Amino acid sequence: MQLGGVRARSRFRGTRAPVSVGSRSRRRRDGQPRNEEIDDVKSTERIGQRVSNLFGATLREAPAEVEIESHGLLLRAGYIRQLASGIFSYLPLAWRSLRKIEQVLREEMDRIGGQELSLPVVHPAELWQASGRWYDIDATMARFVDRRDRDMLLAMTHEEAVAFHVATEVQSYRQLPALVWQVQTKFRDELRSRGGLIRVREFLMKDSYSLDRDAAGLKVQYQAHYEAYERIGTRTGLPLTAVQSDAGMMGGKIAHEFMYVTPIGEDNLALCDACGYSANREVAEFRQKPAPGEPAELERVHTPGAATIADLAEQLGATADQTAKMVFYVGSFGGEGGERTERVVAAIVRGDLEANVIQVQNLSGALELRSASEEEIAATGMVPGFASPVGIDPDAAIFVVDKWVAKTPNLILGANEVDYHLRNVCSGRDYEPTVVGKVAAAYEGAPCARCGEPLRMVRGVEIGNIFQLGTRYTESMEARYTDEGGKGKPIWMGSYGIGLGRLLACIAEEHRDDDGLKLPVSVAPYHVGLIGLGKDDETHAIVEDVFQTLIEAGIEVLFDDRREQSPGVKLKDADLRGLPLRVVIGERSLKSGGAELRRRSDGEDRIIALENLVVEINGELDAMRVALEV
RNA sequence: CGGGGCGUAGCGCAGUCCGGUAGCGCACCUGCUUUGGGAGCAGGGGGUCGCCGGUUCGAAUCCGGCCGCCCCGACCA
Repeated sequence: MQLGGVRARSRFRGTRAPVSVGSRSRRRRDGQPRNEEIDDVKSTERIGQRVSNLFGATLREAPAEVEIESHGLLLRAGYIRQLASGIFSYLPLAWRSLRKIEQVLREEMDRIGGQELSLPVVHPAELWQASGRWYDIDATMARFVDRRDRDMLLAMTHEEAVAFHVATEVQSYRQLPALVWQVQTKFRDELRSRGGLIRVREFLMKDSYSLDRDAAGLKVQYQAHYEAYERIGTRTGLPLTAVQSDAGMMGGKIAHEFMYVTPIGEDNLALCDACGYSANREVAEFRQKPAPGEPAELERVHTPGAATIADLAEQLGATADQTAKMVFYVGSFGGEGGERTERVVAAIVRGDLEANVIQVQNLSGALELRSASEEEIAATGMVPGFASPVGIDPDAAIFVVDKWVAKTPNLILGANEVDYHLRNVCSGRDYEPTVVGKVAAAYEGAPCARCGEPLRMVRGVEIGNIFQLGTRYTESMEARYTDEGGKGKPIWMGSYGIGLGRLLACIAEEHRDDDGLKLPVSVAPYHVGLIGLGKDDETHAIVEDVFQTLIEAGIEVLFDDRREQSPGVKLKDADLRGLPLRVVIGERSLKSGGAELRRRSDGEDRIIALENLVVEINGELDAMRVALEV
């Protein structure tokens, strides 16, 4: 075979100092170049791909529906494609990146003693009926019936499956603590997907499950995960902020979310720069001093057309924080066997604050909460826009009253009569709350619960979360162990998740510029984008040889070997794909003394003699890796 | 599910109001020229105009129904 490599190499040797490390001709019988990665038994040591053969084209323009920069870039660079709403395919570039992310996760799970396993995506309904979630979770769970008429589901997460196996595999305290984990597909039929990989219905998740004898053991593994997640953020080049969070459908008490702070995020976060307090707005606490005062006599006042709290306060010469407002929901409550009942849930908060839906849901005990319609409100006897619990049947709704409202006398509330309000409403005297709690949501500038300094509200994307579940799932699956005294006890469980696609999307969001992606070395699908320029065969023969040399040296190379494309196209494509290093070899660079080596992150070109390329590239890669070390 | 928008070639779009042989740019294929920041010329391939039904001599275009996708909201480990 006289093609490509062999000729290239001899040509090359004749002109310049040797760089080759025993490169060989890599051609199929038909003379076409083939994928170097599969050319050799030691495939993992030789990773090279030709752009001419890369599955996944670049696009000059992003699809019209794209709203988020990183989403557009991942599409344009040929990393991902959409198959249906919220359902994406990972093309080879994204898949390589995800495998690199997975490797970081694997190393961090190994470090804290994890054992990797793989659990099914399809589960029998009984598993989830035992935990109760078959009934508690609504349409978000994808269900189907198999040919034997058995109820099945697509797993949204794997607590049940883990607890199921733990019940038979773990018998003794001698087997604890333990940690099992996997990377597995989850399916959640969310009402609405959004923003490319930011919120999807099918996704890859690293989920780990800690198993312990008691709460103290659980805390240890929880803390280990907390630290592992911080390292994962550092190693993948994504700044993460840990915030306290709601346990949601997972159950359990203590939970944190690891957030990437960005305006495109869908979660609201409260951060205190003074003391470091950080929490999801759903659970963020803040100081709210009840205004003291002697209860005064209830008074009905005319407030024509007072549509907003601001209007109302102005009409009555009051301030907004002397008012209260009602927010109406309809809660879905579970009963035995899974039937649901609906009740109106009426939240009462200070007039100028917002109700926190999650807290209302938790305080009311509802499984789900939705906004109430005007008709549903009217059915309770209250008048939308002028509502209050005063004079209303206490059983007409569940009255979830904010602590501040319950403690502050003489508030202004509706009179349940159009254009009329009541002054001097006092909780406990004029109406009876069903439940009192922290209903008001944190806001920009609210005094931090811990130190009193103003909170800052930002938005974030949830990359990962950690939960101290306790014994909820192990008890429902009867996963118990025998302690030293021969007593049977429930196993304590924690669960810990990280969304891989979401992580990749956020890394792309964080590391990009107008020209494309700028992926960290730990995540990029290849280390180097090699580009050959120029029209003469000699130059291209040299570039071919450099390609072989680099991959022989263990460097992962994406080689733009297209000769029919203009320089501009190849350079633009390379910028778009965002590999950490770019090597350009053309007649011009050869005249200057070799190859041009450039970091995608800063765009500085350096001329490197060909014989020094491997060393220089490895030096750059090492420096990049050091920067991502923990 | 409520509100809004969009479905015409792989991507970006025009044509739809006012019915009359389906177009443009990029991408793709062939040939020649071209190789340092999205090349030029010439030729070519590719579209049941989202689907179903209706009106009409004739429908991308008008009417009805449905489906899909995006955005906002609700919702969500």
